[in-house]
Formats: sequence, structure tokens, C-alpha cells
Amino acid sequence: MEPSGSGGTGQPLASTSGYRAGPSSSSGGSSSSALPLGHVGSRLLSSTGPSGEPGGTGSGPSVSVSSLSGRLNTASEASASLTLSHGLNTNSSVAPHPASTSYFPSSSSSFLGQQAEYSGGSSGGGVMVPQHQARPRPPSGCVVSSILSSPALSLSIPGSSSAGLASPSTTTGPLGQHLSVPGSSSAGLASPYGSMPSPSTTTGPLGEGGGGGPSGISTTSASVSPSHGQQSGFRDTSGSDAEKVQQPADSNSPKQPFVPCKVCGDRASGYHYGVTSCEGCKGFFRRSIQKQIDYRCLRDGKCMVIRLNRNRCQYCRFKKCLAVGMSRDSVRYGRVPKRSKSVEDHSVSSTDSASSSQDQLALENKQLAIYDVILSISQAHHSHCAITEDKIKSIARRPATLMSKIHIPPGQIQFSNEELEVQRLLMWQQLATLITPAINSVVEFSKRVPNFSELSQDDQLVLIKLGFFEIWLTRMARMIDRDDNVVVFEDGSCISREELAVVYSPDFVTSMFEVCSGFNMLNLNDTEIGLFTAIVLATA
Amino acid sequence: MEPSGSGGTGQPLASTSGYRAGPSSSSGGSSSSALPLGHVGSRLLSSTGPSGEPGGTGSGPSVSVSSLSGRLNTASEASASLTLSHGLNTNSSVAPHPASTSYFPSSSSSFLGQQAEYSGGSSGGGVMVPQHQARPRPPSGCVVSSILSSPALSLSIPGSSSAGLASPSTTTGPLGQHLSVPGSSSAGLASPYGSMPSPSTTTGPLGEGGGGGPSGISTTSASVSPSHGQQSGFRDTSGSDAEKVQQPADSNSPKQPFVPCKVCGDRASGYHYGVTSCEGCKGFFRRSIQKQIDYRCLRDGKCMVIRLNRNRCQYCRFKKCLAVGMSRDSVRYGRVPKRSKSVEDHSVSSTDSASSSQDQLALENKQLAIYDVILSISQAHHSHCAITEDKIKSIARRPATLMSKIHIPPGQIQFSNEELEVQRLLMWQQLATLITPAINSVVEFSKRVPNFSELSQDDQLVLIKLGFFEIWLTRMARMIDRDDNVVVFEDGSCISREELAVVYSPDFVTSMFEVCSGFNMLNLNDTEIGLFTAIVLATA
DNA sequence: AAATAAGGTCACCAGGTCAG
DNA sequence: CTGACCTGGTGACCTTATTT
Ligand SMILES: [Zn+2]
Ligand SMILES: [Zn+2]
Ligand SMILES: [Zn+2]
Ligand SMILES: [Zn+2]
Repeated sequence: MEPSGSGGTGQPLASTSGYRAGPSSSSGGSSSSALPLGHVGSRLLSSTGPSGEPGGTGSGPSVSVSSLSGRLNTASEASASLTLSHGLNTNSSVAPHPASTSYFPSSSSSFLGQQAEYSGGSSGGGVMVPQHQARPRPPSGCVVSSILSSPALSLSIPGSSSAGLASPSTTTGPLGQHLSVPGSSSAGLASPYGSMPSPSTTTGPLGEGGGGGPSGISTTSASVSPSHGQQSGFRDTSGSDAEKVQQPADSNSPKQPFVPCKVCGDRASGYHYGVTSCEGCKGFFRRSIQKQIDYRCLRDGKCMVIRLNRNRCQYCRFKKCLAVGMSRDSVRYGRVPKRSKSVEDHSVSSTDSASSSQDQLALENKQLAIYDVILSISQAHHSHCAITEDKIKSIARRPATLMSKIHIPPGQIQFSNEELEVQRLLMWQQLATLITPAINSVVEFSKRVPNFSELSQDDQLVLIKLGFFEIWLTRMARMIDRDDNVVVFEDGSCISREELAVVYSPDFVTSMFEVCSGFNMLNLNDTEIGLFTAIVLATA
Repeated sequence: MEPSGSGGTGQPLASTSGYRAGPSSSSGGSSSSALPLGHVGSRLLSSTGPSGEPGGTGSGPSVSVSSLSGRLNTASEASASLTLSHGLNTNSSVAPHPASTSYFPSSSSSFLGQQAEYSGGSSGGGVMVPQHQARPRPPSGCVVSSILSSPALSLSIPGSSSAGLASPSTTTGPLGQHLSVPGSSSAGLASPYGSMPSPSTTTGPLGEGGGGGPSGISTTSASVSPSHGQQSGFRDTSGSDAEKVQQPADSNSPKQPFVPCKVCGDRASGYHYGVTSCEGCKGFFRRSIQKQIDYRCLRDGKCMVIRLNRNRCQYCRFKKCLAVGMSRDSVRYGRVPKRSKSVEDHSVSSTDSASSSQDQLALENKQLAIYDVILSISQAHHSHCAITEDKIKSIARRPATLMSKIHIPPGQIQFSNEELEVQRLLMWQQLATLITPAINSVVEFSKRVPNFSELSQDDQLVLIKLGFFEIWLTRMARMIDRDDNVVVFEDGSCISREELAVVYSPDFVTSMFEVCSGFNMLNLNDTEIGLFTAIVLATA
């Protein structure tokens, strides 16, 4: 119980932690220092860290992602639980979501020396992760490849991303489109998505879902009962999507499968003008073809059109509408022909050895699939990451977090062991509060990564657990201010490097800063960061 | 078998080719160069080509349309076969349709020096076509005149079309309806859709396709036996409509003869209210007569009613319904009387020489007959041409087809003969892949040209063989970019003029570009192009 | 009984609305 | 101007009626 436990920094990498079984149980593990980030060593750190020393050395409280599986299952929202535990008895455990404040019962979730567990099973309680470099693939690794399993994706996303990462400035996506932004993050949303995407028409009738909702509105009789039965895959209406930004924790539970709009990636409401599209794009297109339009692009006519910025450039939005095949001639009235199905099974793609005639078509569909995947991931990132180019602008730095007045007296360098321990605890508490919302964000983001939801709950859980730290670090990278040596969190809190060093080992903090610094030099834009994190997730 | 064969370009015009009897049979003919387009000289080219030199000189692989007759027969779908052959043993033969991947048995289809065959018979296997200008009429020419044999048509279609050809902008059809579109296809973002028609983007329930999935789920009773007898021409139900556009080759194999709706040209589902009509028009008419109607035309009451825009003007749709004879009185219950067959329409028009009293009526019927023909052809064109105004928008250019990495090094002009030969083969292969789907398209289009199907199989075959190149060229014309000197294919592939010149003689390519350029100046819309190609087909 | 069409159903979408 | 929501169709299917 007492803080001392095993020494902090020198400890090998076995992250240690306890969990709270109740408001006052005690954890057997060492308390002093398990990283609040789930695991110490990460590919990023270990491979890039200046001090190549393998043992990340960091230690501190740990994040319990246990019961995360509950969140993954959209149906069992109520039982979802997510807390942070640090092996101490403080009440610092925070739940980001009102619905998920329940503490762990008393079973499950003890993550001490999880190395074995990590490599072993997926369903275990807490997950503490491996060490670092040359980390063996988790058992579910085989499944991983199917996450982004759009036929094309497995082959293209990596390529696309690697290209993106390699060149600091302008990169070209699989479709030859620019994925990067003009300047650094200043360009905001102007990021061009190169020329047109190519036809997308595909679409098909997204899944038909099926409940037999009675609704009956007979044309002749008075009719009534607007109780629509939500048959098709769309039909949402509720969709309070990530809505307004700034929400640190995303709080929505999309019952719907989320069919993306072909134009902007928002939730599609149906098949409009021949294209699966959202209400916004539908209305915009209708207005555009009704009255004379004379849109003009203020930039190069290559604006990326996604939900968050679709209203920035009418020209490019309309252009995108046309590109994906919207047309008054393509409207489909009446009930959808009982045919459809989500036949787009990727499995078909393996028939590449088939005739060459459909080669072109296949290629096109492949590119289209890639584009859609990119769009979806980009959209997911924007919806579920609090640190996007746009949102950063709204973040006002706050001198310090008010919750726990930690101030390291300027003059005083020396702390007694006791003082240090207190400082560490307070600091940990603060960090936990700051990081917790990010967990939820990553979970929501993951759920929107194409095909991720089709993994088993266990596999999803494992991947998120393994990937969280790196995803979080990737997202936070641009919030590190090398000049002032501080990290600015999404709520504006500034944590100085020294403060971090209270909780983590100085070497670890140094590594983090180095890695982030290097990452920042790549100057990735939001979309690219989103894609990168998706890959990190998939290859955790 | 081996590529060398006889020299390439200098060869007279006798297109040569071999065919593949199996994966490895050899053709006796020279391999180097038979035109993939079936024949070199065409009326279009020979009459307009700058270099009036008769010998088109072009040479290259040839397109085998052999066994095409299988496709013409709607019943023998399975045996249909269609491939490209170029006299080499490469596996480049492509079948555009899964159902037609069978290679030629071992009989038929050898088309070497088809000049004789061409002028002689029709049933021969492969057809290689004549030379060029002043091509003699095929023996079946006499039959041709009966193709578009609506009495009025022989006199009107040409007229209508010639008018259409003359005026680049707005033309007026026989019924006084606008056949033209607002601007050309260049309208782009400005005003996408002018006023009316300009049919486009198929999409709808045209295709047919699919397997007869049983569906029948009757709400009340247990329902049952989806084993419809399919007696009449209609009764479709299966229609897995062409669904998404963009299909380069019409991938549907209509089991049904496709009986068009008298009102809108869509697939008719039966005989409703006294008229062969589709489900949509049936329902519309029923609704119209049930509740009082007060439709009103926002224009001049002369809107063209076709499937693509039938919902844009209720007034004109209902008017059309009445015009074609829909009435509550003319219902016919029960099984269709005895005689059946589609004898009805012509019979009506045969009364042209009637007395003076019913002169108006006769005239009207005549116009109606013409209108029907135009409607059917327009509909057929939209359904089976991948290069319509609407679809073009969705075509994103691709720098080169990835299938065969052909790149002509910019600086290098000189090729050794060997290199040239290789280039030619690769290029041919590429072209073959691109053109193959078009063959199927033309076949399907032809089958929907009124009365074409009533010709003998042999005659149909001959006409298609003779007309394919010109039809294809007509369709492709608007895809030629004179500025960049490239041809954009329906899948977005860009083939440069220089690349074409590798396969064909430069003169031939020049002629093609010239002809297309001139054709483009006519600024025809989709309907007009469809009508033109129908005429080309009929007068091949 | 089989075939076939009228009529009913109701999933679905174009447009219009109007607060934001 | 945008887009969530509502209204009035629309047409793919299905049931019922009629005729052979
Ligand atoms: Zn949208
Ligand atoms: Zn723009
Ligand atoms: Zn109709
Ligand atoms: Zn009208």
C-alpha cells in the first residue's frame, strides 16, 4: 500500500498497477508508478527515443481499461464502465461518462505484470502491456489484418500512410489526391483533397435492415401514425453526432450502423439523387440545381469535403456531389428493389486471377473503397479527437489545472521523499483526469474505423488496449510546446515537463518529447493523423 | 503464333487475325496487326479523313465478334461467347461478361482476310471487315430497311435526326418536344440542369440481371410458390436493375425481351389500363384517376416523358398516359386472350393511307409511333452506353491503365523494330481490354432497337459487326480531348494519341481524331447520339 | 387451376419549411 | 444559407378479382 514499493525508474518494464475493487480496497502491487497510459514502452518511444535504452523506465499509476468491452458493444451502453486506477486508495478514479461511473465490482481487472496475459488472452481484465520494441504480436494479430479489410485497403492504406509519413509536406494518396495541408496546421480545414475522387456510384442499397416496423399510411384513408419503422440502414433522425466540437469525450451511441455520406462522410439519411448521402448534402444539392448557382472556390478547387468543413466551399462541395454521381436523373423513387444486400464482400476481391476484362472495374472499385475508408477514418478522427487543427484554435491555455493546486516552487528543487510522493500522487490524479476522456475518444474512434466493429469484442478490446497509448501520444504530439516545455491538454491545462517528470521518469518524459517532436516535423494534417492512428490501432 | 508474322503497317487492309480455340491454339494468320475495331475504313473515316488515301493503312489486332449470335439470342445466353483475338497466344482475350468467358470451341471464327466473307455471308464466324470507303452494301442490306420499320420511321427518323445534326443546340422532335439539353456537357458547375430532358444516368430498373431470387413474402397468407409461369412477355420481378451506373459493360443478361412501357419506356410489367406499361405508370395512372387531379405543367405542356424524368411533370405524364390510350374502361382482366405476340403497334400505323376523315388520327398515331421508337432507342442508349452526359461526369481520368505498364519514354522516339513490336502488343492488349465491354454494350443496345430483334440472327450479327466500329467511334467521340490529345475511356483510362499510333497507323489515328472532332461540333445530346447510332446500325 | 391485371401496401425519396 | 423534419408522392411487391 505504501507508496514506496518497488523503486520507480529503475524498474524493468513490467508495468505494475493495482485496481480498486471498491472505494477502499488496496492493491497488492506497487503503487508508486505505473504509467497512466497503459504501457510504458511503445514502438514509438522505443524506436525513436534518444536514450535507446529499452526499459522505458517510466512508472506510475495505470489506466484501467477494463470493462471497456462494454463500451464497444453499442447495445450494452449502460453497463459500460471505464475508470482509472492507480493502485492507491484515493478517490481519483474518474469516469468520463455519466453512464459509466460504476466501479469495478471486485472481480476482474487486476493488471500486474500483464506481460503474460497480454500475450495470452484477450478477454482478461486489465491489460498492461508489453514492453517495447520488438514487441511480439498479440494473439489477435492475425485478426488485425482484417480490420481494415477493404480489399484494397490492406494493400493500400499502409502504402498511402507510409507515403504520407515520409514526406513532410505534400503527399499523394492512393487516388493521387493531396492529403496534406498547405502550410502546417495553420491552414485549418483548407486541406485539399486533390482532384476528384472518381465515380462512386457504387453505393448500392446499403443494407436493408430489417425490422418489420408497422407504419401503415394508406394513401386513401386519413392515415397517420408517423411511427416509422426504421427499416433501411439509414433512417436515423436521432443522430446527435459528435455535433459541436470541443466535447472532450464523445458521447453518443449510434444505434445505426452509420452509413457514411458519399460526399462528406456524415451519416447518410438515404439514397438521394442517386447517391447515398446525408440530409445536408441532399438539401445542398437540391438547392444547387434549383436555382442558378455560381459557386466559386477561393482556393484551388481541391478542398476536401468532410462533414466539418463541407460548408466552407460550396464550389468544391457541389463538385464533389457531381463527382460521386449525384444527378436529378439518377433519382430512385419508390421502394428499393428487394435485391440489395451488402454484397460488397471483400472476399470477392481475391478473384484477381480472374479474367482481365473486369480488371479496370475492380481497380476502380478498389480505389473507391480506399477513398471511402479514408473518408470514414478522417470523419471518425474529426468526430472523436479533441485535438484537431480546428479545435486547437479554441483551446486557451490555462496556467495550471485548478483541480489540484500543484505548484513546484520555483526556487525549491529538493524534495523530501515524502513530499515527492505527495506531489506524485497529486500529479497522477491530475493526469488521470486529463487522460480519461481520451480513452473514450479512442474507443469511439475505433468503432468508426471501417470493419473494426466486425471484430469480436475481445479482439476490439485488445487492440484498443494495446494501441491506446500510441494513439494518444500521436494525437497529443502537436500539443507539446518545445519552447515552453509544456504539454497543453485539450481543456487548456498546461502540464510542464518538470511536472511530468514527477510522475514519470525523466528519461521517459524526454523520450516522449523527442518522439513527439519528431512526429511534429512530419507536419501531418488531421486526416493523416487519423489514418496513422487507425493503422496503429490495427497493428497494435 | 509468334508475334513476328507479317509486317505491320504496310500491310494492305485485309485485317488479319487469329483466334484462340483454347488456351493455346494458334492462328494461322499474321499476328502483328489487325485493327481491334473490326475494320479499318469506315464511312465516317473514309469520307472525312484528311489523308484521303484509301488504304487506311491501320493495322493491329482484331476484335472477334464471333459467336456473337449467341448473345443476340436472348435465350442462349449461356453459350454466348465473345472475345478478342489478336493472333497471339497471350491470354489477353477478354470476356466482358462472366457468362461469356468461354473461348471459342474450335470451329468457326477464324477471320483472316474477311473481305470475301464479309461480302458474302453473314453467318460466318469472325467477321473482319471491309476496307474502307465505298464499302459495298452487305447482302442483307435489303433487310435493313425493315429494321426501323415503323412506317413513319423510315421517313421520320432520318429527318428528325438530320435536323438534330444540323442544329447544334436545340432541336425539336416530331412531337415538338425538346430533344436537346441545355448546354453541352461543359456546363460543369454552372448550371447543371437546364430545363428539361437530357436523359442521362440510367440507374433505374433497366437491367435485369439476376437470378430469379424468390422473394415472395406475402403478408397475410402463407403465400407461396414463387414459381411464376412467366408466360407473357412481361412478368419480370427479378430485375436486379442495372443498379449502379458506371458499368462499362452492361453486365446484365436480360432474360426478358424487355417490353417497354408505352408511356415512359421503362420495362413494362404488363398490360395495365389497356396499355403496356410499367409499374410506375400504372400506379401513377391509378392514383390519378382515383383522386381528382389538377396537374399542371410548369412549362409548355410538351415535356418529354421518359423513365429518367417521368416524375418531373405530372401533367405531361398523365397526358402521355391518356395519349397512349390508358383508360379505366380499357381494362382487360384475366388471361390474355389467345393470340399474342407483339403485332399491335405496327398495325395501327399502317393506316397511314387511310381516308381523309381520320386524317388527324392517323397522323397522330404516326407521330406516336415515332415517338415510341425514339423513346425506346433513347432508353436503350442510356441503358447500354457508358458514355452519356451524366456518366461522363463520374469518369475520373487515370493517367494510364495499370494493367500493362506501357510508357513511351518522352525523349525516346526511336524504337527498334522489336521494341515497337512489344509496345504494339501491349498496347493492343490494353485497347482490347478497353474496347471489349463496348461490344457487349452495342449488342445489348441493338437488341433494344425496335424491331431489330425480329431480324434473323444472321442478319443481326452482320449488322452489328458492320456497324460496331462506327457506333463505337460515335460514342467515343466526346471523350476525345483535342487539347491534350488523349482519348479517355469509360473507366477513366487515358490513352494518348501517340499510344494509339503505336497500334494504328498515324494516318488512321489522325482520321479518327478529325472525324470525332467534327462530330463533336454537332453537339448532339444523348438521345440524338442514340438515334444516330441506331441509324448507323440499321444502315451498316 | 393458371394466368393476369386491378388495387392495396408501405418502404423510400424529392421538396418544402423554418428555426438557427 | 444550412439541414433536421415533415408532406406528398412513388413504385416494387403483394393480395384479390376476373377471365380463360
Ligand atoms: Zn453529406
Ligand atoms: Zn474549394
Ligand atoms: Zn412507364
Ligand atoms: Zn410538362
